[in-house]
Amino acid sequence: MIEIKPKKQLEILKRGTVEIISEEELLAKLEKSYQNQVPLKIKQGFDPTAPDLHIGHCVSLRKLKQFQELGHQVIFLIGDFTGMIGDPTDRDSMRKRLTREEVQKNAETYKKQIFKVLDPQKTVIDFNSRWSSKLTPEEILNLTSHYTVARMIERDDFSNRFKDGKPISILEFLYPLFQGYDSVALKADVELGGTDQKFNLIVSRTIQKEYSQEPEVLMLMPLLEGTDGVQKMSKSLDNYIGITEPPNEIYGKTMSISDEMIYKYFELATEAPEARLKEIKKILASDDTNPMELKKELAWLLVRTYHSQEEADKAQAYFKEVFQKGEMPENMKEISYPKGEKVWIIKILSDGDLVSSNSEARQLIKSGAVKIENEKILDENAEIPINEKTMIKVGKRRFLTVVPSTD
RNA sequence: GGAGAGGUACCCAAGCGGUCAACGGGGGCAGACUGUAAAUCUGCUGGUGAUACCUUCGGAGGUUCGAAUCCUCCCCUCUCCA
Repeated sequence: MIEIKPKKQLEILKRGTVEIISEEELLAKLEKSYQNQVPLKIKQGFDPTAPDLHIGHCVSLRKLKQFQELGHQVIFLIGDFTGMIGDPTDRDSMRKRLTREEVQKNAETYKKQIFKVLDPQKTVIDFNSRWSSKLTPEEILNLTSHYTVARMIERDDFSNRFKDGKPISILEFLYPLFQGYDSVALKADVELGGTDQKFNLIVSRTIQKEYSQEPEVLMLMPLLEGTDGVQKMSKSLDNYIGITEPPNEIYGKTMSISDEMIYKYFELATEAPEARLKEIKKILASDDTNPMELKKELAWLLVRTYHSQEEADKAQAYFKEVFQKGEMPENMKEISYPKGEKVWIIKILSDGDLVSSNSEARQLIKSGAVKIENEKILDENAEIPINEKTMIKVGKRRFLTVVPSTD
């Protein structure tokens, strides 16, 4: 049931988008759907290899959610076929082919995660291999005939790589084409994507036209920079805040973002109402308040969204205690050795998984990063007597408790 | 098909017979300063219970007391010509 007037829908949907191609077309589609009471088909494609969703993904997921609330149909498309090609938008040009089981497994992981945001009742999960892998060579030839090389290399990353003398495989040209074909196969009305997907998405429209379909409307969503504040949030850059991460991680990672990012995170990653956003902008512009206070609010909100209010309170308390007061956390990883023994410090660190190699442990000790019961250890040959519960800290955030075992 | 250039650590990029576990930059980690912010300064950034040893410079062989560096074959990339 689509109850809200098209114009009002448009107003809601517009919010937070960077660009809509085109707004008139979207309004027309909304009007048609309202008149006939036929929901629009909203599509967004996702990489089959990265089932770790982060709050950057959620920017567009929340837009999808809005569509659902307005009564439209959302298709969460897992690009298991296009994944074999590899999106040229990403650095790594080629991907390994996933097995059916792996794809299935990743899809299950996706399901668990996306329903933290989306409504399971109103979400269709589909795989593009369902139609793409059934295309005959003739059909593929046909598909490739609808786009030219000149238009393909208009694309920034292609033209840059071309200029720099870097390789571009023909295969990569196929990515946008097959992604476009997804829209044909699904008869999509609207497609969502990050601004980095603009080129791919525009190709979809062209392809749909070539297949005599009304082109889909594109909604480009802003990209959220990662915790480094520079590059877009992504798992491979390890600058992401995953929505399934433990509360303390979400809270802590949020606290490490730079001041410049605070507003954007509020805007894109939280449900903060317009009025609050305005206030935040004001506060950040003045010198009265320490921006850290706002970051705490942000971190708390994020934990509440992906966990619960209770967890958010706990994470906040933990943060205050451990990082602001410098106390040891309550529940830390434990490792035990027989009572009375002496254990080499480096062995403890590596047994406790605090370091990835003994060499790393040595370096950390040399640089003064290792503390036992708040005493700096500088001797890399130190033997630690195991007598009582002992706290070990490496850097700011790595903790370990050594406990004597009695047996 | 022909001619040339090139493949070095997470990325970029020096090195072109020993002093090279490999200059420099970026990134990352750690220390100081802080607000687990930014900026700045400093150290580290293959592995090993370690003044030594082991594995690394596209791959496989070879020359040499000794190779990232020289030779042979192979693989890959780029540019120009056809």
